[in-house]
Amino acid sequence: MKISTWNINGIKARLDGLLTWLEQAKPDVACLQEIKSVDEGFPSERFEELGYNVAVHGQKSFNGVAVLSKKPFDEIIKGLPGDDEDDHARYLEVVISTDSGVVRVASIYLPNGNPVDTEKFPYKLRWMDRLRDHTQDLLALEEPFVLAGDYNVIPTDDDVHAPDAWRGDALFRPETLDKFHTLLNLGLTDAYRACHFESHQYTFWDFQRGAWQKDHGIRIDHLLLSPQAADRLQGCEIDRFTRGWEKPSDHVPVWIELNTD
DNA sequence: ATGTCGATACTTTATCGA
Repeated sequence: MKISTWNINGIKARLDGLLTWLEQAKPDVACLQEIKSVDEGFPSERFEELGYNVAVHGQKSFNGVAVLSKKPFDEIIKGLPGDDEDDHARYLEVVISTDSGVVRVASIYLPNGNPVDTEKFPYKLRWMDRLRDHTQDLLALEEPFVLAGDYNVIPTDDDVHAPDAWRGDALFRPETLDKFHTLLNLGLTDAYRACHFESHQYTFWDFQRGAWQKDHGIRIDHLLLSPQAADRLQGCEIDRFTRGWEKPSDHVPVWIELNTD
């Protein structure tokens, strides 16, 4: 079972590229972030034509997450628990049945947190605490699950072209990394790091300053696996070629192959 | 210091968020 994540930075602007990639990459489950669309504006029928079931948790202009799945959804949960006041559409969790049992998949768009001297940074940190708490609840289920998305977190110096230039950024601040490592230390596996030892493999290149041409990227899109999912991990790849397409997103797809025979 | 995108609105240019 192939499970992917891609921050597409606007579904309307990216529809053609996304459809092309889906037909080529053929993921069984595709987690999308930053759809920047309300549920009613999401072109579900275009994905249904390709054989996908569609779950959407959108909002006007900003944020918004979705999951496409070849298999039907047993369950759809919108929003990250822990704060009824939080109205950002950043979390969508689904349950899918496979031949070897259920797999739970979440599409995550973790807050960016910049600028760090505004309310945006503490909001990011609180959101990460809520994700930690929810992950603890999920781990108690002892199911295979995949938390896939744009974490807006650069895990280590090996995941950024110029670490010192990013130290003060919300994606690389010590407080951010502490919370990310706390999450991993609950027992999750960073799928890409479990499969690859190479440094400087990126999933995002800024639109500005010729970042793509100079390979000035960062690795911030991650698939974190529960122990039961990690046991079934067969591979993880970054489809960096989409960054060279016409009208690209600033992020590229990342995917895993899970053995669900 | 600046650069670039995408979405939006008291729109055809500025603002916000990234």
